[in-house]
Amino acid sequence: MDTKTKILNAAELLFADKGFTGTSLREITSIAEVNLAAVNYHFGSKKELIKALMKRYLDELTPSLVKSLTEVLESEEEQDLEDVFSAFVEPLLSLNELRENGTSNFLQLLGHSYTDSQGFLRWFITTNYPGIIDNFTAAVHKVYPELSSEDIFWRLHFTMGTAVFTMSSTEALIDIASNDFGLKLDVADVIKRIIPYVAAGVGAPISK
Amino acid sequence: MDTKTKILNAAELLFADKGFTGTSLREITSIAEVNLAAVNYHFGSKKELIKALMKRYLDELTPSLVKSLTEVLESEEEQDLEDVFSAFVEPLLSLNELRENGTSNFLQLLGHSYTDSQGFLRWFITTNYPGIIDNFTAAVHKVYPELSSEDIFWRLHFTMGTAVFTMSSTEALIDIASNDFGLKLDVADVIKRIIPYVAAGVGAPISK
DNA sequence: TGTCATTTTAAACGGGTGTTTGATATTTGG
DNA sequence: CCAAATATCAAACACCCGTTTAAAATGACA
Repeated sequence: MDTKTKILNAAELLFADKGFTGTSLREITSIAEVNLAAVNYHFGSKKELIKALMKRYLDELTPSLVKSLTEVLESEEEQDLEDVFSAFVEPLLSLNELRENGTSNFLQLLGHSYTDSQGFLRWFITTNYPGIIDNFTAAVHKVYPELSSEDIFWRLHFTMGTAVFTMSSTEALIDIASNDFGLKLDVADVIKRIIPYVAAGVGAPISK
Repeated sequence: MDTKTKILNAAELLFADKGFTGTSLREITSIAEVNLAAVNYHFGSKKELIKALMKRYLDELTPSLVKSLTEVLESEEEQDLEDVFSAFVEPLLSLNELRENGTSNFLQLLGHSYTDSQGFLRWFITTNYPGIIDNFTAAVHKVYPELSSEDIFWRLHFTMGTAVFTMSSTEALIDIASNDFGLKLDVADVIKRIIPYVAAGVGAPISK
C-alpha cells in the first residue's frame, strides 16, 4: 500500500473518532507508520488532507446517489417517501463494501465537517452538493407536491442532522442500547430504524 | 460581575462557536478580561470549566423540563405528540431569557459535548438525563401507547440529533437560507419548523 | 551503470497549549 | 486596624502543534 493511502486510512480512522481539531498529524503518521513530513509532502497541509479524505468518499458516493435519486425521479411506478430515502440508504450502505465501517466513518466525518471548523461546511456544500440537493428536492417534490422547496430544504437538513448526529454518537448509543435494552446493534440496524422516522418527518403535514 | 461569571460567559460564547478543542483558555481569558491563571484557580482545569458551563444550564433546564413533561403526563385532556414536544420547546426557549442566545448556545454546547470529546456524552447522559429520558418516554407512551419503549428511546435520540445538529450549524444554515431563499431566520423560526418534523418522526408508524 | 527525479527521513523551527509557581493585591472578619 | 484568607498577576514550565529544511535513500530510465 502506498504512503498516500496509508495516510488516508489512518486519518479516516482518527478523524472520524476524534474530529479534525482533536487529531494531530503525529498521531496519524504514527498509526500509518510513515514519516511525519509525508503528510505535507503528499497533501500540502492538514486542511488539504481533510479535503482529500472527503473527496475519496464523495467521488464514490455522489454518482451513485445521483443515479439512485434519478431512478426514483424517472420511475413510472407510484412511490412514497420511504422509497426516496431508501434511494439514499443503498448508496450510503455500499460505502461499507468500499472500506470497513465506510458508512459510519463517512457520516461521522460529515458531522465533523459541520461542527469542527467554521466555513468548511459552506465549501463542502457549494462545491459538492448542489446536484444532490436538487435531485433530492425534485424526488421529494414528486411524491409530495404540496411541499414547498423551502420546506424540503429544511427537512432535508433536519434529516441530515438525524443521520449524521446518530452516526457520530453510534458507539455511545449502541453501548446504551446494549446496557439498557440488552440489544446488539450495528449500523444497518440503526439505519433501518431511522428510515421510518425521517420519512415521516419529511412527510409531516405542513404547519401554517 | 465576578471573575467566575466573566469566565463562564466568555467560555460559553467561544465554546459554542468553535467547540471545546478549538477554543483556548487564552482566548477565553482575553475576552473575559481576566488573568489566564484565573481559570485554573476558579475551576481547576479546562475540563472542569466545561462541566461547570453545562451545569449552569442544566440546573436551570432540568427542573423545568421535568415539570413540563410531568404536566403532559398528568393532564386529563387528550394530547398528541406536538404537545409533548411543545413541552420541550418552552423550557428550551426560556433559556433565552436567562442569557442572550441562551437556547442556541446551549444546544450548540450540547452538540459539541457529543462530538468533541469521547466519553463526555456518557458522563453527561448518565449523570443528568435518566429523569428526563424516563419522563419523555412516559409522556410519549401516554399519547402513543403502541410504541415500545425501545422505539421511543431511539426516536428520542433521533430527535435530539435533529435539534442539536441543526442548532450546531444554525449559522451556516441561516446563511444558506438567506442566500438561496432570501429568508431571514432566527432560532425560534427554526424550532417552529422542527416541531412538526420531529413530531411526525416520533409518531411514525411502527415498521415490522 | 550512472544520472536525475521522486520519495523518505531526522531534525529543527516558531508558535500555541494547559498548567503551575511565587509574589503581589485585595478583601474579610475579629 | 491589622492579621488571615482570598484573589489576581506576570512569568515560566514542559509539552504538543503544523510546517519546513536539507540530507539521505530509493526509484526509473537511458
